[in-house]
Amino acid sequence: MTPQPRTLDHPDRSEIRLEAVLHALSDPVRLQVVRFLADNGESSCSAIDLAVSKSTTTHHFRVLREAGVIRQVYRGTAKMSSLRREDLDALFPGLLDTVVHAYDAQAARPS
Amino acid sequence: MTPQPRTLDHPDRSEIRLEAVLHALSDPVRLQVVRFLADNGESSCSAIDLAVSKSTTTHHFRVLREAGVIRQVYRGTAKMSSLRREDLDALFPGLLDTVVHAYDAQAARPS
DNA sequence: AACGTACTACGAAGGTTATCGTACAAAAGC
DNA sequence: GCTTTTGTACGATAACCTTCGTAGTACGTT
Repeated sequence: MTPQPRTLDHPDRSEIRLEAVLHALSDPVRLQVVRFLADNGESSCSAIDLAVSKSTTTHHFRVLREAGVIRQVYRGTAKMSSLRREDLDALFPGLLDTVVHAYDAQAARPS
Repeated sequence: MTPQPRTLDHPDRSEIRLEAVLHALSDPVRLQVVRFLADNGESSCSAIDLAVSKSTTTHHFRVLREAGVIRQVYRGTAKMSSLRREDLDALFPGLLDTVVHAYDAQAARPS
């Protein structure tokens, strides 16, 4: 009825759990998102070319947000996502960088 | 029939996948196991006091083994588990230490 | 051989996840 | 106001995960 400002729930820094972060990072699609954001900074959901449908994309972004890995804000019709690097680095020093590096190492692996 | 030597399947180093490792680490019980093994080295399944049944314990150890996080060998009636530190460090440098450190940081967090 | 210890295999229940299609909503621009 | 762009909500499905109890196997000890 009353047009709600579109807001999104984010966990406080103190609510971010290691298990939830690791689980959020344990999916190939979500890892790809994190890898992209680590390089490109704040991006819209559609800026990343994922091999899943739009509704599935929404799902994965929500998992990342609810785990505290990314922050999302509306900007016009777009929804911009960025890594919560400060929060994650404060809570779990080195984790994000290590995982991103591990992702690259795996991608470079001779299959 | 013919008494099989009890063997356990482990992925080769080259078969270890980051997603599987992160998933294995995203469970509180399994994190507790990894934390224990990081300090205590090779241990039997029953050396760690987990708040789950024996069959559930078996399940979690299997997930860790199949992901390539631990190695398990039979030693008499006991089954000894240890971290595959060399393999993990070679594939994903720093990941294990970072996760263990993050686990400790979270445990020390003022709730 | 009998017993105890340590762990496994199986099957099941209950919950969660990943995926999708369809229909909808909010904002920007025409 | 209409259209396009961008993303959401909902419902469904199929797969998976965690958990357990029960029954069983392998090994060492007596």
